[in-house]
Amino acid sequence: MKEGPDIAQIGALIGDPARANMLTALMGGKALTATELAAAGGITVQTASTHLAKLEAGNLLTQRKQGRHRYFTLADDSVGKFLESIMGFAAGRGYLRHKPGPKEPALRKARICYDHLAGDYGVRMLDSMIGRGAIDAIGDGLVLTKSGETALKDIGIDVHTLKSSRRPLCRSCLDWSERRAHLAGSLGKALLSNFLDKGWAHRTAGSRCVVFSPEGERQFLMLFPAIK
Amino acid sequence: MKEGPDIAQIGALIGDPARANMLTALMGGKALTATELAAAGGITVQTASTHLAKLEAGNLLTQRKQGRHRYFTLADDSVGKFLESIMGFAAGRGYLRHKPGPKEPALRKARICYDHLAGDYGVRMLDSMIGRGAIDAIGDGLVLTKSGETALKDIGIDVHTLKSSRRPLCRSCLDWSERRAHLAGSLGKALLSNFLDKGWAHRTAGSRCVVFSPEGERQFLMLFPAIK
DNA sequence: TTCATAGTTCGATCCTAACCGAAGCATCGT
DNA sequence: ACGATGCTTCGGTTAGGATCGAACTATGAA
Repeated sequence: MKEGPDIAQIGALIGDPARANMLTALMGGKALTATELAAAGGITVQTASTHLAKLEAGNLLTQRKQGRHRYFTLADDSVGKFLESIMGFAAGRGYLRHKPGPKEPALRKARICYDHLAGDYGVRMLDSMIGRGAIDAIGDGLVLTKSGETALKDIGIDVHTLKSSRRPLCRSCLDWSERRAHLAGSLGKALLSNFLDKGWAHRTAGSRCVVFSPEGERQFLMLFPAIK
Repeated sequence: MKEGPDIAQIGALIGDPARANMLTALMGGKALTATELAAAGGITVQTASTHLAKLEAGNLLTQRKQGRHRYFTLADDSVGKFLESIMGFAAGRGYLRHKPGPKEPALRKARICYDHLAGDYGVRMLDSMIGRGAIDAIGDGLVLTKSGETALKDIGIDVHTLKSSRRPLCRSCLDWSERRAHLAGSLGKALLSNFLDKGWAHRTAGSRCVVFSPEGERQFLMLFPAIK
């Protein structure tokens, strides 16, 4: 009767609203302290502490001590991945934590998905790269083409070093707001870093939103024209 | 602070052991009655009834009345998909519902993953098809080749009709026991149906196990030789 | 009609776990 | 050394929800 892995424990860990909010906050990819996470969860630090201990025991989080702070991050990108898959389902079925508020449009426009760009802009970027032949979409998979590689070199991304990492270069990730794929993998991460480094965009504190500067937005839209 | 979809509600639904067991049972793809699900969850029918109502309200299940029975199935293959993604994570982190029992080996060998073949045999089948060039693995994606299409025709699968469906033909699905990919999508489903129709294998009641007959096993192993 | 089976609803019990106040460590700055 | 800050542990309270017995509804069989 009892077969296979136990999903109940994981479900229970995610099932508490405070913990779910903390996990969602950590989907931003940034390491957060226990106090910050307590705020994100809407609870006191004591309560947060016990929650964090449970999440860590469940291998969903890891912590790193730094001075008198403890920085928590998702244990692994596999955690971010299956959380996003649940979010995708949740979004499709109208599981929303609130009525769409003022932050919502900004979040749908551009946000961080663990370590890469998501939202309208994330989807546009991938579509544009596919449209101009920088990336081939084959079945579920994404493959960087030769011409794509040289184009990336021009904007300052050395694909060669990325390839040496064990992590896949291109990976598609389902976007919960757009319900279409955006670009994940080490290349997705590199592109986001590139934009942030250039000052085209910056992250907002305590949120997954990514805000583009006027100039950055201009450059981005020019670099990734819409495909009709 | 509160952004994005609410994963807590879904987590809570999965987080109860009885509900998780019922959902896992439904991953077998077969429609089950409330009484059968109560047994799968290890609870009385009254309790099961309230659980099932909650799961249905949460859009994880649908029911179909037939006479005095109510048959429950997963609402959608998207449910099966994200459940499997959680299972994949759970299996990798040692979340097991029990010490490995007598059924465990059979389950690892061949089982149903919603509607296609998983386990050792599922992984072997995909590896073998890739090895002989019937399927190309490109990045994350899988693509059926011309030669693969004709080979499938020989065993009685008409790829053309499958292609007309909206569902993707080939899709890779992470196997929680083998931790490698097996073949999902409409082709994965068609292959499993094909084996069952030919009598090579049959499902076992109340379990996700797929049991091959001696002759069926011989044929299967011959058709999908191991790749070294 | 009458009985049996499948399932739901109600009511009451009971237990887990979330929660916070207070106190205790650990680390940093001065 | 001393206070301030970040975090954990302990203890006691409370609330939510899982559970089942019993009663009720619905469908099928005889």
